[in-house]
Amino acid sequence: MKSTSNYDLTDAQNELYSWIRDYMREFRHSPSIRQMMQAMGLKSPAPIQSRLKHLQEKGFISWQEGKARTLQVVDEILEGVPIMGSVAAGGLIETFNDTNENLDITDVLKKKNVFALTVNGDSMIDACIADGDMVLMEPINDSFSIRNGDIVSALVPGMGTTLKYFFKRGGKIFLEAANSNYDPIELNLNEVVFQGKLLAVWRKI
Amino acid sequence: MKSTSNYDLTDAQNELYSWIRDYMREFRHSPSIRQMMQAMGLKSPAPIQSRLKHLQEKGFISWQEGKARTLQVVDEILEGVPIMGSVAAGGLIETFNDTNENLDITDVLKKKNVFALTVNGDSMIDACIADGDMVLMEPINDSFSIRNGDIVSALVPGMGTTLKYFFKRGGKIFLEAANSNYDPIELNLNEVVFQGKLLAVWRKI
DNA sequence: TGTATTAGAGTACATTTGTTTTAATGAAAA
DNA sequence: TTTTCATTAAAACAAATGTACTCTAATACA
Repeated sequence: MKSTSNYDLTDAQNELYSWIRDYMREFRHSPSIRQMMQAMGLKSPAPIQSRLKHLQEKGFISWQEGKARTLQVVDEILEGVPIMGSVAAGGLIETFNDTNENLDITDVLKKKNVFALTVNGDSMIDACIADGDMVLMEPINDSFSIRNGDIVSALVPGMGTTLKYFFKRGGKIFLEAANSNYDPIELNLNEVVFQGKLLAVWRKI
Repeated sequence: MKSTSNYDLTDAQNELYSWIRDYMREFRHSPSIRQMMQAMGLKSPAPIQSRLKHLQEKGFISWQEGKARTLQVVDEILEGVPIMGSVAAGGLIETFNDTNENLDITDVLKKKNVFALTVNGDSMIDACIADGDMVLMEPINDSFSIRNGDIVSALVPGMGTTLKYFFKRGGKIFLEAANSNYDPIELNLNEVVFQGKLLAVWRKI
């Protein structure tokens, strides 16, 4: 990841790029070419087009041809970070090299209506979901889309919302903790409302 | 989940609002009215305008009149997902409500040169870092910025890159696993190269 | 100096797009 | 049923906007 320095750009390109970023940060949408023209003190759109083309060729921006205000600053699209190989969390010897792959943690956000929950307690500790973790959930529309072994958040009468393994056996629903200190909950299908299915776990140190 | 705080909206408005959010989350710019029209299965822009007007009056969105694709979703950080309260992962009763807060998982990416590693093995299992997890790391420039108890990735001679707890006692470096099956590694400061410090853990199901 | 290259001005055009208007449709209320 | 209101379709319009083209001025280079 070179970035940071815009040394590859001419002054004019750099100035435009910088202005675009500021504009988009403020207004949350792309400026139009004529706005850029004005901001750069120009009286014709042609120079802007030229600079945009160069910025695009150098990988700084992109846009949808013919569509108004669809500029994207590539730096901000790439929410991914380089994956530098794997680390031993055991006795194995592993290398530390740029795998040339990227981890995009925002792809789960592209699903519809994803929401987050704060985990409270240790009942899922054996599934490595700890107290204080954030879990990203996908809404459940029909309970038939849940498979045995999925981790779900469910509204259980008298228990509130709880995060558990889902199992279905012989018409009964079993909600099981990942902690032997907690007993499974047995319910009928109509006694429980499923809210979401686990997509990802996020823990910020 | 009856989309919580959108009770003020009609189904059509709610559907549109939801679609706009998803679109902007994916493409990072506002859709045009005709795109919304298509997405809603309509053949005329008028209904969309009507719904947009209502959404604006109710404070959900705003835009610059006459300007193309200048829609803004008010009150919403697009990188974030709504935090819908907390779940019991224990015996506690917790509510399931829109807390009106947002989880922004991209903020750690704003640090410089963040990189990711794939976790291999179970030596950090008691810290709830499991085999296959991705860890997001911040580069370590000088080893003095590391504090006792931090989780670091370190290059240890003969062991490759490993993820461990860092401790420093009496001029010696101790790298300790979060798993009693592994013994601590004792090293001199010049025998180890620290690569990164743990920022976050990411597990996608 | 002369030529080639580049950047900018000016203009024009086609498409995209927001907006308005009117008529048709359908659902709800009287 | 009839009336009333909201929704949608359809069409048209005007503004915004991306793009292409030519011409001129500035710059770089041999």
